[in-house]
Amino acid sequence: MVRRQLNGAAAPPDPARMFDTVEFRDAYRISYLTNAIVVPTYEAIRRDFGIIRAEYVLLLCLAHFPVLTARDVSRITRMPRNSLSRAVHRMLAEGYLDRSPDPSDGRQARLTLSPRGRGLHEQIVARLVKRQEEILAPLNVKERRQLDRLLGALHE
Amino acid sequence: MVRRQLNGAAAPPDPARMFDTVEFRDAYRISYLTNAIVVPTYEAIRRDFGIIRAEYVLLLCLAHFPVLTARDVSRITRMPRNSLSRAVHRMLAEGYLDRSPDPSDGRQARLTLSPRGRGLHEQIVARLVKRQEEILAPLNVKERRQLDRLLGALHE
DNA sequence: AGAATATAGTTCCATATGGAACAAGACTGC
DNA sequence: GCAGTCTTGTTCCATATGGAACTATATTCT
Repeated sequence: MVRRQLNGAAAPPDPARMFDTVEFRDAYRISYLTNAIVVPTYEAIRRDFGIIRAEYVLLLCLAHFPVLTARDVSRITRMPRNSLSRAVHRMLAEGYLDRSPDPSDGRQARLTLSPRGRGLHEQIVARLVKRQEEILAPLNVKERRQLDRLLGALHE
Repeated sequence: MVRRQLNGAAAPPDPARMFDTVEFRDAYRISYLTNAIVVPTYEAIRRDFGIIRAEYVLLLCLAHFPVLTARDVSRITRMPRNSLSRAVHRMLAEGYLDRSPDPSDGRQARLTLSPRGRGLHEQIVARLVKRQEEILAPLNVKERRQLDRLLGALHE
């Protein structure tokens, strides 16, 4: 079974070669990591757990801060308010969330995870920890510390 | 001007604290970098140059490989074929692209950048190089080499 | 050669996404 | 106290996105 060249005139494009010639290699690498790893991971979560990105983001934030408003989550994650509004309603309907009006401010509502939501979060975390392990597999312990430090520095 | 606490009972959520407690910190950091940097950059390109992600991806690939088929671009970037089909048509209509049927295979078409497309690419590259410079500003030269090496290793 | 299979590109459709406008509640300064 | 302004959460809408089916061409196998 002969593998044809991908196009007649030029050499078959080796995706890796992009990294050698692109003018903003590190940004391109981060973007590539995203498309190759982060996006498919969101996709897998959607497929296996039935929640979309905004819902997952909500879950993650509430698992780390016991009580938040939708606006808080928006600020933490930079996700638009309307996407989070939808997410809150769907998570409420699924029983992953509890919501109670803030007595001191009639506009906002205090959100917390229900036990069911906490269970879902634990499942997803297990999945993501495993996925991160696969991603970082090429690095040894010292290199992982370096990467962690460098990524941390990028957040200022 | 007093800044109110973001919610009544708990401490105001410090987004950075997520990095301390999340169970998959590095994956989260990469994802966060994406949402905070890569996505807004795509957004700025869309706003300022009027092209969307698939179109930008097409432009970038063709700037680095002189002639490709749409399928090649799909393989390089892992972007679905139909998104690229749309992108090709819009870039053709805008005059950024040339397309000629492959004489040896009636199914595929050979794509190349027009001079206009090359000009657009140069503008966008200048923008992205500047943006990367801002992103990497917190790192010194040695740290940048380290980061580059580590990100490279992650691609196996 | 002809049937079965594979591939490139396209179209159709369902859904995710975010901007903008809006309503209700809260704050500001006079 | 109240007019003007700001903030939260919501709805409406336009668009980006990708899965799946489809057409036309190419390849493989007998």
